Amino acid sequence: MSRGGRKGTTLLDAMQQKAARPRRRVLLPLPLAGAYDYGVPEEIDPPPEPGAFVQVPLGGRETLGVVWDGEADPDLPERKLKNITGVLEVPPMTASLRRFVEWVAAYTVSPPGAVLRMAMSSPSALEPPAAKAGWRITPAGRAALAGAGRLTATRQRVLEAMTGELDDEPHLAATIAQAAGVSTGVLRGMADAGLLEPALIARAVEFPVPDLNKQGAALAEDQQVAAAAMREAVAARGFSVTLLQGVTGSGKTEVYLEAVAECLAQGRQALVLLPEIALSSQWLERFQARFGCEPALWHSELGSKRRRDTWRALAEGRVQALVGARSALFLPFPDLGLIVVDEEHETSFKQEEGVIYSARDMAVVRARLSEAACVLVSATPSLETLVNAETGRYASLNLPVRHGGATMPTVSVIDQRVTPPERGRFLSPPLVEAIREAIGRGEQAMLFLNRRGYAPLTLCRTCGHRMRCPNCTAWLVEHRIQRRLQCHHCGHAEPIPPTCPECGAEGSLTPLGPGVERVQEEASELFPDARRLVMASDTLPGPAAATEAARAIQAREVDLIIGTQIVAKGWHFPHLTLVGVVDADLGLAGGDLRAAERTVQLLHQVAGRAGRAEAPGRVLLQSWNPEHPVMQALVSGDLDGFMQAEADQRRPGHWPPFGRLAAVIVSGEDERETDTIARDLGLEAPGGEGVEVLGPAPAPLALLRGRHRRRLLLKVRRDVAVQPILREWLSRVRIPASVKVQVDVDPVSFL
DNA sequence: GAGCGTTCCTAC
DNA sequence: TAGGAACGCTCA
Repeated sequence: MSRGGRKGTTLLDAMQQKAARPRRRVLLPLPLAGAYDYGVPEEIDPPPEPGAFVQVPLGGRETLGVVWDGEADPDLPERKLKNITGVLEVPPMTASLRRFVEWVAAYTVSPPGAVLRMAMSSPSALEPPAAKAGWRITPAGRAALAGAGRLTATRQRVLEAMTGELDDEPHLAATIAQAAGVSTGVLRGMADAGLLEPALIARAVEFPVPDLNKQGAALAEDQQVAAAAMREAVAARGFSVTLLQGVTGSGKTEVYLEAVAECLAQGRQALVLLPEIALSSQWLERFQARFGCEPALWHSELGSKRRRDTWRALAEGRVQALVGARSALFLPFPDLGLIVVDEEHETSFKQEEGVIYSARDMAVVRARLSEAACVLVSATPSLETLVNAETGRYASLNLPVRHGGATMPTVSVIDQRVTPPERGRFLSPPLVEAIREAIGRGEQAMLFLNRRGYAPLTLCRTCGHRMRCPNCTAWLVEHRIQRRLQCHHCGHAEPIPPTCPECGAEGSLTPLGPGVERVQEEASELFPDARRLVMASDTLPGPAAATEAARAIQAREVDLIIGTQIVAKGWHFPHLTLVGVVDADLGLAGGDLRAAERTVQLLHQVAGRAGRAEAPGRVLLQSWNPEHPVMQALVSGDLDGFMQAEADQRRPGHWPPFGRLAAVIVSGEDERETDTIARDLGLEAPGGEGVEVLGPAPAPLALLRGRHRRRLLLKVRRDVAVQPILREWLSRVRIPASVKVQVDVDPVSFL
């Protein structure tokens, strides 16, 4: 009961009792420091429990929030306290999701409300679903159908249709009329006769239920062993992490779908995270083959209606399996039993804006808080994951061979110093010859170059001027199809000028270096009769286009595929036998900590597209540096050895995963002010045993979208937590609103 | 994140 | 001196 009131009931007591309404902490999806307290009015009875979605006033308007755990502040004066204005009819946010929100906020040094916002990504899903006016049978109607009283033939048909094919549920007049083959006027008359009555149709969209009795693909012995181990981990209904490592084409997907099947059999929900959900038509086909229906989808391009329906159905437990992008981690699974992170090494699992987090790492956390199994899947796991598997923190399963008669492709390097391409060309003679042979045999070939557009740099031959972006530290990339120069960082685009903007020389601007468009141009001259297809994000603008491209390739309507990194994504092209990497050295330049690791992962992934059926595959890497450990690793196929060497390089300097990093990025429109704040942060830099701050230094992208950027890097030993240090550090420097300071814990990109 | 009061600049 | 943009504070 209320504090103090124990003697006789005086007027004052009565007033205090009335005033002392129950209080609740409410977390709002805003970047505030913490939860706010609200009163619970009498009419909201019983008072909402933690997790309840509520409507509350905030600064003169209404906002949605979540009742949070913990005691409200008793010192907050009663008059400051506003009342909760409504409790929404949605299943409350589970305790495990609330803990996850708190955990992510603490780890990423973000306000909890900013993380909550990601868990409330479809606010309209919280509103009651719109109910439509429909009709249902009255008891009198039922009696009439059972034979009590006479019915006309049409009325009989209506009642039969409604109890039969329409499942005895309320339906729209039009639906009923169509099912019974009558006009809606008949229904009107039946309503007047008391046979039908109006009823609201709950607008719940049905999601298909995966068929667990459907037989999965026949698994080879090593696949069965791995599948059984994962089924066991899921059946244990507790937290575990398993690395599923398998060469490209070893059937990893089919194996982890068995873990999904076990999870669904347990009555729990399964989540599969894919790096590029928009490009995953082939993955969806595999799911369909295993479970007889499509899974629910979650990604940023989902329409708002579909988004709302999916969120709601998931929260109500009507969705069993969902495949999504990283944001799906924050969905309201009532009982999550399994999270699969496919292609766990992919950098696109790292969110680089707003709350900066790694979906791969947070998947492990969400699994732990949900008592769920987590499976990390890759042919080329990240060093972080490999080290966790080696030290026994993660269980480890391996699929070392390809199945279905396929063998691993042979990889060799074409030394560009020995057999360079002709002047102004980018394909060396051995590569051209290999493509000609493959196409001649009726097989498919692929050219890979991880660079969109025609040429990455445009140079004036007269004065040496280079065309650069006005808003970013970046060259403008020529896109010949659109006849434009584009910045790949900010979206700036301009027509290709006829004269040099610096010296005015006419016809002097020259494209330098290759992009896929230029490789396609060269291929069209070398192989004019080959049917070519360019696969790049700008030639395949949506999922439908990517699906169509994959179909055309599988149907052998294409001889030569020319693509950027989107061709590396898990595609299965059975007739592809030759992969040529136009510039294998690309990506090795620059001082990025993970440049070598990432190049190996990407090129191995691309190489893995070749030879996935009976015909053996062949991969040719064009390189100016064939001795580089990356090339050697790809040729020998000894990726374990390569990663071991990577580990040996990082261990002594305490670089990740043997130490922790956090980047602090200072940005602002005013360069001097940005510099000042960066310098202030540098002066206040923390120190001590095992703590080191590098910088400030201009970021590699020192200017991005018109903002100047400086970076500081906090590097600590593995046994030191970065978050308390960061909090303390940042609190010591006053940061004006015109300057933004972003914290990136465990940075992946160093740009 | 949005509304609102304060401050500072500019045009008349 | 009015009007307006920029800023920054607060919200329970």
